[in-house]
Amino acid sequence: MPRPKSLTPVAVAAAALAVVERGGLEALSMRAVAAELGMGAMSLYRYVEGREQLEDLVVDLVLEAVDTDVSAGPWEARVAELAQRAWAAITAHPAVVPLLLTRRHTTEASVRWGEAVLAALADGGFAGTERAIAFRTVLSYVVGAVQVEHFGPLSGAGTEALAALPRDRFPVLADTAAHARAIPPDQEFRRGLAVVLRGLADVEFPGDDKNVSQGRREIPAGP
Amino acid sequence: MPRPKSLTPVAVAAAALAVVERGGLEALSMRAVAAELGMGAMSLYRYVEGREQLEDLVVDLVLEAVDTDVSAGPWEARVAELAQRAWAAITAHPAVVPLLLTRRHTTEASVRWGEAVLAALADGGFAGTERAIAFRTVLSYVVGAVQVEHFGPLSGAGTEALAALPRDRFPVLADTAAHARAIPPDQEFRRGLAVVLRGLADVEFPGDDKNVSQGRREIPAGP
DNA sequence: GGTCGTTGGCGTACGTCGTACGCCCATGTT
DNA sequence: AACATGGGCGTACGACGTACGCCAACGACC
Repeated sequence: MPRPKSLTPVAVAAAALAVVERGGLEALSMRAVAAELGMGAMSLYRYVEGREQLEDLVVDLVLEAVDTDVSAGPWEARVAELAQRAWAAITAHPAVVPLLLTRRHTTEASVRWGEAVLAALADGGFAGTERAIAFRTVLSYVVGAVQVEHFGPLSGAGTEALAALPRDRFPVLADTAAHARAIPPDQEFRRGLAVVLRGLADVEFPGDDKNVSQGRREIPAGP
Repeated sequence: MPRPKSLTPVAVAAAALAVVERGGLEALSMRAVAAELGMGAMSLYRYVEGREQLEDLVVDLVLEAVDTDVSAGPWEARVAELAQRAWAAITAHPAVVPLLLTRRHTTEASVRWGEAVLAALADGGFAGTERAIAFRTVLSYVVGAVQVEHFGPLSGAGTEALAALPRDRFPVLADTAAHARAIPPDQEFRRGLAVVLRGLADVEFPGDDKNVSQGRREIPAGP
């Protein structure tokens, strides 16, 4: 078998990530990544099926960075740690956020993360449907927080625009936007996460106290 | 002033929305929308600055549908109602979800929604930084929930794939995926929302009981 | 009713993108 | 030394967004 592969998928992903971080997500193109690797556009197809797989590789590379080993400690702390690690890994590459959000489910790293979070929730007494709901709630918060932080409206340029809104039509919002500017992103994420975790922790155990030691929770049907 | 405009922005938006709902988001192009309106590609530029504004129009049209009048009732119920209305309006047009997520902040309808949510939170005793955090938490959950529902992994085709995962490597996840399939999306959203609201409601009031009537909450720094 | 300025509609054209196709050459094995 | 395999690339096609400029239809005014 002549000629071993001269380029690993990770190398391709790294090149693509470099292109994105230099020129933004709109700069990501087959031609640009090929140029980054010192090749012609069509040569890249030897290593990648097409544009979609190229994007998947970038997502993989970013998500692979989050460590999912958190065996010790109470379940709330473990979920919090996992959530914060995911948040940190993602916000380390802000330009890739839109990609991460749409292609997150295809990568193995995010599956591992999900398993780790679910294991922590299981230790916390969540089972069956309740566990599924709890997991989705945490996942939704993390995904949404990354998204909201990246696209405004209460941070960065969006906040400035909102602070300039007509105060008579949007009094509460104008006031809140002013306060929101002072909150560092990581602190904002942590405090919101604390709210979600408190909501999970305060979910009542059904029946009498004996069930508490049994450890099965129930989440009400909601409003 | 001769010749009134023969096409309103809403009509353009409706045509674009029709294109998207027929052929998916990737079918949205200047040429396609122009054809939908019975015009040549370049004629569309008489009504729209460019592709970006076309997308904004679609987002406007979808978000304009959510009613933000909820003056009565306790604050939790009002926030829940607003969240559910937003969720319903968005999930009514699943194909537009990616657009909604990235361009949400530019539309006036979402600003109105934010003001309504913030007003409810203010009634609940949230002020200053705490209110900003509370709002972002709710917003993050709503945005994330829409996103997670639309892109899997625990629903639709994603769930099937996850249920087929190696049970030895992902035991909790495989079990949870099986349970998750049975949950209708709207119920899942409501129950997760209930968790978030419970987390907000259980935030402690600082100091002694007198402050409760004063109505100022504090959210802890988090994990 | 004729004139004029504004606007609507469109044809053409350019640069970009993803990628199908097919050629040539470098390479490790026989 | 010869060969089959696979890497690299040039060309080309269709779709995209859109700059530019032309012509026709229209409403307001004389």
